[in-house]
Amino acid sequence: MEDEVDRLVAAWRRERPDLDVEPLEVLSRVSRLARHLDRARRLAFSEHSLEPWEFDVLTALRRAGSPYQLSPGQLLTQTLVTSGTMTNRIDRLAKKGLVERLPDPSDRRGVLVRLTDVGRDRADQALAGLLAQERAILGELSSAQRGELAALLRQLTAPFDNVPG
Amino acid sequence: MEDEVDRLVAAWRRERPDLDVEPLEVLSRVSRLARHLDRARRLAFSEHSLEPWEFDVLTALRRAGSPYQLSPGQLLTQTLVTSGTMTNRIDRLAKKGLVERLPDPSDRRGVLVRLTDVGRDRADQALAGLLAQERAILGELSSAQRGELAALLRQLTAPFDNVPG
DNA sequence: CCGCGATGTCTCGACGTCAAGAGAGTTGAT
DNA sequence: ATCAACTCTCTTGACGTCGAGACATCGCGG
Repeated sequence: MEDEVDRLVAAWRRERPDLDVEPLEVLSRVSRLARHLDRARRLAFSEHSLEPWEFDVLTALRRAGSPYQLSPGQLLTQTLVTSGTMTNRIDRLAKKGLVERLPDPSDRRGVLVRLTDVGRDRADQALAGLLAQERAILGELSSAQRGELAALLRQLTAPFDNVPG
Repeated sequence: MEDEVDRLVAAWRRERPDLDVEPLEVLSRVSRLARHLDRARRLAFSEHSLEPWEFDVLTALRRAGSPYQLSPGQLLTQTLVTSGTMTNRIDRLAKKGLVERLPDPSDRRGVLVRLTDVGRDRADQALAGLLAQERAILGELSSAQRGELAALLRQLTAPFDNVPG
């Protein structure tokens, strides 16, 4: 089946036959798919009264394991946002009672953000919902294809994730 | 090589061994890679004094072919933003002299957005820069792998692009 | 023990996006 | 002709993010 990127690439080949636009076949699809996924996630999370950004922060803490606490700095690197944004997010989550701020006992500059019990339950519920939705989206692919796709994508993401790029 | 999603998936398996988190292997990588690509693109475009959103609009017009004009509505569907956003974008691009607004001769509600000569040159230069950067990112993969990856991604994007979802 | 660069968090202003709705114009049925 | 439903673009206000800089603290080298 044809997709929007096929049309996009065809248009470029017509307008700029001198250029090799093959890279777009991969990377434009990644960008557009991510955009679609964002929208779908927003819908899935709204059933749990969560925004995507709330989910990102809560699940980062949830994954950390008991006692479910991380520093704002650690949250930054996991969620790929800036420090000003994270301060704002923590404020809002704290106001909703999903996380709480604690002073870091070993560094007085620092703060620890801890998931509340309510926050943990919300994160768990929303994760289950997200996985159900993602399984539906991936239904198109066989198990072997999913494995291939994951491996190929890993080759592209690894350089970003490992060097400080 | 390991990436951030490997670590993320391992953490979930430790914390929630009852859940099958395999879908994340694919879709979390897509989202994270898109995020990294955004940053890289922003950097590449800054050499041509363009923002990513400016590039998106200018190239949509460029791809349309001579006389390089589309309605705001057509631009919406290609760039996946809302109408308020597009109005704002056109305003700013017009102020910079990269596009101009013309009345649609066949529908007096409508407007046509046309690329100026300056805008066309900018779009062409930025596209060349983008392709160079993307080739570098894809350098990790063989030609056959790029083809596979594109085909697999197409299977995921096609449902979004074809049904009005 | 002191000084100084590095580090961690927060503050602030500017900016881009979204969602909802208003206004103008079009279309087709009566 | 006329009217209602629809389409297209723009306006508005709220919101989340970013980037730069402020401020306190840490920890290493002299």
